Amino acid sequence: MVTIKDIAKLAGVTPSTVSRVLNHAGGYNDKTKTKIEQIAASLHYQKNEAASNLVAKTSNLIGVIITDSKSSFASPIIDSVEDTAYAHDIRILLAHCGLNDPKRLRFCLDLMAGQKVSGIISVAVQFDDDNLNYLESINIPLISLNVTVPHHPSIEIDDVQAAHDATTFLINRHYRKIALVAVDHSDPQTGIKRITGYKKALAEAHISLDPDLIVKGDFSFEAGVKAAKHLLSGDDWPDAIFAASDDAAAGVLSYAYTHHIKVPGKLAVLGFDDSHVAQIVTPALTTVKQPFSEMGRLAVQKIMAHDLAENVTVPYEILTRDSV
Amino acid sequence: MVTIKDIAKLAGVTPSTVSRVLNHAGGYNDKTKTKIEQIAASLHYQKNEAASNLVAKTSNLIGVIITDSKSSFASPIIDSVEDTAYAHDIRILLAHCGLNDPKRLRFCLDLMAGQKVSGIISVAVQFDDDNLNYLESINIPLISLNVTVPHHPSIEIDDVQAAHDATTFLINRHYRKIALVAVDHSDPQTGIKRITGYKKALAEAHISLDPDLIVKGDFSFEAGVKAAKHLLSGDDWPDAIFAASDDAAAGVLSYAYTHHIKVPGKLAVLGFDDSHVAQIVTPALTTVKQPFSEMGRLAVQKIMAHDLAENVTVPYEILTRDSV
DNA sequence: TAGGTTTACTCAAACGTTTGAGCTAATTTC
DNA sequence: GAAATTAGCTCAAACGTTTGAGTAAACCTA
Repeated sequence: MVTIKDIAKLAGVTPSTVSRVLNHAGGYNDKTKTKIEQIAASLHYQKNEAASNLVAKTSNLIGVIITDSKSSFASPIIDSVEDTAYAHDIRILLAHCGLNDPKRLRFCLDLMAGQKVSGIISVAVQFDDDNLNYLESINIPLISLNVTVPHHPSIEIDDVQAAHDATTFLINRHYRKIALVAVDHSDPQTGIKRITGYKKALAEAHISLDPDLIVKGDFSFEAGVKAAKHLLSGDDWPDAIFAASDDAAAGVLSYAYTHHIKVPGKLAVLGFDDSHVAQIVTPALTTVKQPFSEMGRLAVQKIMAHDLAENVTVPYEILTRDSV
Repeated sequence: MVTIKDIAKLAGVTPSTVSRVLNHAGGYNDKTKTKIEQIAASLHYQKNEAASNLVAKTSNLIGVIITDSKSSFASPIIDSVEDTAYAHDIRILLAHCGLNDPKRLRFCLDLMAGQKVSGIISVAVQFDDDNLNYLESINIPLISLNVTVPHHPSIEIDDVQAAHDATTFLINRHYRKIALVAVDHSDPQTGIKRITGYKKALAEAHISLDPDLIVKGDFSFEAGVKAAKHLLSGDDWPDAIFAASDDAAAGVLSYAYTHHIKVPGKLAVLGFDDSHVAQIVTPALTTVKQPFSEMGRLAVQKIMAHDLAENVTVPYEILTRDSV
C-alpha cells in the first residue's frame, strides 16, 4: 500500500509537502508539484480516506436510508442522488431500515453516526420517538423525502393539494362516482393527506361522499387488485378509480383486464407517482407525477450547502396518458 | 464527540481496556466490563470508524457498482445484498458507473480503493481493458453478477441454456414462428449467448432459422415496442415473441394491446428476468426467472468468506403466468 | 513456600493524513 | 544595504482506535 511517505521519499520532500500538493493547498513551487504528481500517478497512489477522515472529522459520505427498493420510487431517487453526489465528489452509504422496524432504523443511524456521514437523506422513512431522539443526539443533519420528520426539513409534494387536484381532474372529465383506493388510513402522512384532498375536491363539486368508495390498502399491486375486486364485484360500479400508487393502479388495471372491463372506456384509472411501471403498463397510466429526480438532487444540494432551515414543497403534475 | 478516552477516564482505566471490552476481546473482569458498557451507553458513545479502519486497514464496507437503477433487476439485487450485509454487520457503499462510461467506472474504482472496501460486487458492469488492469492493480476482490469479468469470479445463470430452454418451452407448446426480440448483438455476453441458445433450440427442433425474426434492441420497453411494431406490421406474423427482458416484453404487450392483438390468444409473449414488472403487467408475463435475491446473497457471502476461486452458475426457472 | 501460571490490567507505538508553527534562503522595499 | 516580506519548504503534533509487549498482583501447584 503506497502512502504519501513513499511519495515524499522519492520526491525528496516531506509528507507535508506531498499532502499540500495533492490537496492543492498552495505553498510549493511548480517543479515540485509536477514531480510529486508524476510520482503519485506512477505509483497508483490512492489516498487513505480513513486517515483523511480521521483528521477531518467528517467523511464526504452521504447516508441514504430507504425502507427497501421494492417501493417503486426508491430507484429514481437513488439514481439522482447518486448522480448529484458524483458530480460533487461525494459518496453514498446506503442502508435499508425496513418497514416499521425501529431496531433496524436504529442500526442504520448508528452506522451513519459511526461513519461520520455529513448528512442523511431518508426516503419515506417514518421515525418513531426513540429514533427521533437518538437522531437529535448524534447531531447529523437529516433531510427527509416524501414524508415529514419532526424538527427536520423535508422535501415533498403537497399531498393534500395533489389528491385534490387529481380528484378535480377526474370530476372535470365528468366522472362522478370516483373511488380512492389502496390508501393507508393509519399512515398519518401520505394516507390521511390524500384522503383529505380527495374529500375536499368532492365537497367542492357538491358530490356527496360515499365512504364505501374509499378502500384501504398499502400502495401495493395486490392492494390494487383487491380493491378493484371489492369495488367491481357488485353492479354499482364507480366510473373512475384513483389509486394511491402506480403499483396499485396497475393492480386495478390487471383486475379490469381479466374481467373484460375496458379502461378507459368503462372505467378510468388514475395513478400516483409516475414510477417506472406507469409507462409500461397497458393502457399507460395517467398519473400524478412526483419529481423524484429533482427531489434527490435538491436533497444532496441542500445537505452540501448546509441549507436545512425549512421544508421544501416541490411541484407535482398530472401526467396524461391513456388510462383516463 | 465522545471517545474511548472519555470512557476510560470515567471508568478509571486506560483506553486499551475500553477498546478490548467494546470489541469483546477478552482480558478484563466482568465488573469493569459492565461498568464500561454502562458508561459507553450513557454517553451515547459511537465508535469512530475512520480511526478503527485506519489501524485495521480495511473497512467492513462492501462496494456495489451498478450501471444505474433503471435496469429493473438492480433493485432486487441491491435489496438482497443489503439484507445479507446487514446480517453480517457490513455496510454498503453504492456507486453508479453509467453505461459504457470508462471514466466514471474508473472513478468508482478509485472511490472503492480509497475507502478500502473489503470487496466489490459489480452488477452487469462491463469492464474495458484499462479498468480491468486498474482493478488488478488496486488488488480488491471483485465478484461480478450477470456478466463475466475476466480473471474474476462471477455469479450468473447459464444464458445459452436458459435461452435454449425458453425457446424449447415455446416449441413444445406448438409455437413455430418464434421471434427473439430486443437482444443486443454487440453485447458479447448476454446478447450473443441468448441468440446462441435460441438458435440451438430451433436447430434441435428442425425449425429453420429466419434471421428477420431476430430483432436487435437494448432490453428496454421502447425496444420491445419497436420490435413488435416491426414484426407485427406486415401480415406474416410470428406466433410467439421471446423478449430479452421483461421490460421489452412489456413493450410488446403494449403494442399488442393498442393494436388489438390478443395475448396469448393470437401471440405468445415470453419475458426474461422475472423483475417487478413481470407480475404487474397484463397479462402477467410468463418469464425466465433469474434468482436475483439468491445471487446478491451469494455474492456477499463469497466476499466475506474470501471464497472467490470460481464462477458460480445459478439456476434459472421458467415461471408460467398468463402471457404464453 | 518457592515456583509457575493466570488474570487484569497499563504502556506506547502504530495506522496515514492534515495543519499550525517554525525555519531558511531568496526577494522585495525604502 | 539593512530591514521586512515572501516563497518553499520542514517539524511535530494531532485525529481515535487497536494491539503486542510489559507488569503487578492474585491464584495455583506440589
